[in-house]
Amino acid sequence: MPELPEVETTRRGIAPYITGKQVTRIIVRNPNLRWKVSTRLNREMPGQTINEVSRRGKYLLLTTGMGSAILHLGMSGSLRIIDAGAPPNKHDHIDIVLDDGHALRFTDPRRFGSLHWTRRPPLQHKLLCDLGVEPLSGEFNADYLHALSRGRKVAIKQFIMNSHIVTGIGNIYACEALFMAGIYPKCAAGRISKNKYELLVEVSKEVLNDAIAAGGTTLRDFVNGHGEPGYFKQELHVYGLAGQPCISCREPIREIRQGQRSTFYCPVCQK
DNA sequence: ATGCGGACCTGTTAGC
DNA sequence: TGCTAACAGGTCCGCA
Repeated sequence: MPELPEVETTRRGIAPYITGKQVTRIIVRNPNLRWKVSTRLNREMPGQTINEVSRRGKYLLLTTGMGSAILHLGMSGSLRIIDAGAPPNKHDHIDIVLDDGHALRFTDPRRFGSLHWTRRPPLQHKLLCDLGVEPLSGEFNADYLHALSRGRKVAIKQFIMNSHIVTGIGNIYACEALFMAGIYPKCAAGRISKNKYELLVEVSKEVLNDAIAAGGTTLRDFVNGHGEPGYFKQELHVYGLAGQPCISCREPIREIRQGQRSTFYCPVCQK
């Protein structure tokens, strides 16, 4: 679920319900996420008011006067607004209980997600300080990608999925953007022209923005607790479509492995 | 510095 | 139908 558009959708969904609310307590049923949740969270966050809900890459930041909670949804994590005290299900690991009778509930079957607490500016945190540019910002542009990629042999797909280069482009959107730009996923990043990067940047932003717009459809249910998937799935061109005819040339879409991840592409349209 | 493979987990699906 | 293996939207870390 959590690609950047999903995280942004989550942020927009929860922000109105938790901004300006005071945290009364934190219930940690299972602290064993990707990193063990520190007991400092329990000691320091209750009593604090959440002033801002922001996002950096796929990290969500809940900022208070004393410090910030840094949340990552991993592969299978999700957040919901619930009535405080609602009975937890199997993978409901953490509740951040608010003073208005609601709670923010973190659910994550695979526990690849994480939750940190820091009293310093969150962008200085070890996990955030070396992140690459935001893909929807002006810093993500052809000059930037072109300059960073010179001399690099890494495949373009892995290059744009590297969070130290650009943060938030996951497996689905990497496949989709490369298809839309007509770039062969295994092409060395250092061999791609600035013009091609221009196109890649443009379609990357397009696909992410469209997905956020489609994710918005899920927003309402989100808070009500239905938790439906976003509707962007219907707009995918190559991801998960091995063997299906390319929408442009009818050639069957191929599936290969790159760095232990599935890559989908059209062998005719992507060179 | 770069690149690769392993690691962390559970649930679902594909294949025999 | 049932068992097993492979795979899943992420990304950090250690090693070559």
